[in-house]
Amino acid sequence: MARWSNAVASATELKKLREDALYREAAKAFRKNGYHGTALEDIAEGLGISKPTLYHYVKNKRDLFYQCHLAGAEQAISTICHDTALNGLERLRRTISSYVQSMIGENSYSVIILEEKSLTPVQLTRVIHERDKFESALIEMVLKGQAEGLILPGEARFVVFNVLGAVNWVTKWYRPGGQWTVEEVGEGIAGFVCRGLAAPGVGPIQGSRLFTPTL
Amino acid sequence: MARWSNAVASATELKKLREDALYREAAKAFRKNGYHGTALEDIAEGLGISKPTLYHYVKNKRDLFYQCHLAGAEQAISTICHDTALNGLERLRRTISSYVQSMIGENSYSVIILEEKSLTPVQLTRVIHERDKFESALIEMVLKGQAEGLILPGEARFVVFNVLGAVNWVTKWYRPGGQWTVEEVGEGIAGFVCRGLAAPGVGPIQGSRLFTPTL
DNA sequence: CGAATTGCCGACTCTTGAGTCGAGTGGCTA
DNA sequence: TAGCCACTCGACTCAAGAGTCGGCAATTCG
Repeated sequence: MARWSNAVASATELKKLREDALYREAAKAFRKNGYHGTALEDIAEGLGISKPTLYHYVKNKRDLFYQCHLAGAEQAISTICHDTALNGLERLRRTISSYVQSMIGENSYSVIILEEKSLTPVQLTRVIHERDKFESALIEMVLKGQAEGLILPGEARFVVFNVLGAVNWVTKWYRPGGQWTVEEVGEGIAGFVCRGLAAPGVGPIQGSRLFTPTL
Repeated sequence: MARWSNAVASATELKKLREDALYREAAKAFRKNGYHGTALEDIAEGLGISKPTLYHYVKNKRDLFYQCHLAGAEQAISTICHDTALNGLERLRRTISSYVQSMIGENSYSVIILEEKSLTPVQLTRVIHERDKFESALIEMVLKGQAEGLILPGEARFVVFNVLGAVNWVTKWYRPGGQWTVEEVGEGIAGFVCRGLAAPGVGPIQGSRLFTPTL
């Protein structure tokens, strides 16, 4: 097993790179087995190091989990589409598509489907706060879309929950290297949810080969 | 704490009733904290009994988890709409709505968002098999809807994954006793996903106060 | 009435896994 | 050469929790 999954490079920021590799590996393990189901020894092994070595980089298991959540939230936020020239619906569509792609892509920190109550109250508050930034952005897009008459009326919060469900679920079934590419999946899901939202009369919405191949 | 959550009743089938209460309680705990995050002592406490007593009804933790999965799958299957007079899309809508309602209702056995790899290979195979019955039914409805021109073309399997995501996610955010009733949520989600599937020209699809209140 | 069956639990064992300790290595700087 | 520092790990401690054991009620049945 290659140490640090060959993520090492040069000099000073080496530590940063290691930490990133560590978080990715940890997130992968947590995603797969849950917080309690993941042994730090497994993560260490995945990186080709020993458990005590892991503890040179990490305060404790809980904190590692916390960092993964933060990294995941940050990654989510980075996928928000800020192109204000676009209408709410299209901005939502693009955001969803790139969010999905980042979640199932090579270096995902996403750790969403998990026992948040394993965090301390303070940590949990912070995580929720960060995640709210993403959710709020989505809610705003929905409200804008509704104001523009492109999205059907209804509780924006409820709508976003539905969207996030379809979206977050992807980590449960997507298998890299299969028949479906990351792009196809991202565009397909984004198209699906936006069609679920769109008011009648809104023209066809972009999908992918997997869903609505012909328009 | 009332023993057995007051689920006891009369004579012989008493045991059956106790087992049901037990599975419900266990499913609730697993759903909340995951397999590894749930201590059998917690479940016992929730029922007002002790851990050794629990072992009079249960082979071991893994098996309890397994039974919950089976019960959940059975419950899911029981929500399938068999009214063959209806078209595929409407049948899908009704199934989704009642599936959601059963998941967030009082006695849910659903345990879906979880570390299935905690099961033995044999158990897992069985669970997947049972769950497939439900998924296959959904896939069939999608195919029928597509054949009828009511559902957009695309990979039925992919479509169903999307639908199940929006649907299963509900256990993550729904809080009983809040502003939203079980019916509203079920109908709202069902409307959302079916609209996401529907071909252009299909008339308005039923939703609820939470989404598409005015049609 | 007594004995068997069922439901129940206090108090144990034993395994797993989080987290620590102290010692060893190798590179860098003076 | 000496000394420091980042990095590493083998071998530990310790707590939590799965599962067991042996015994105590209470109800049922002969």
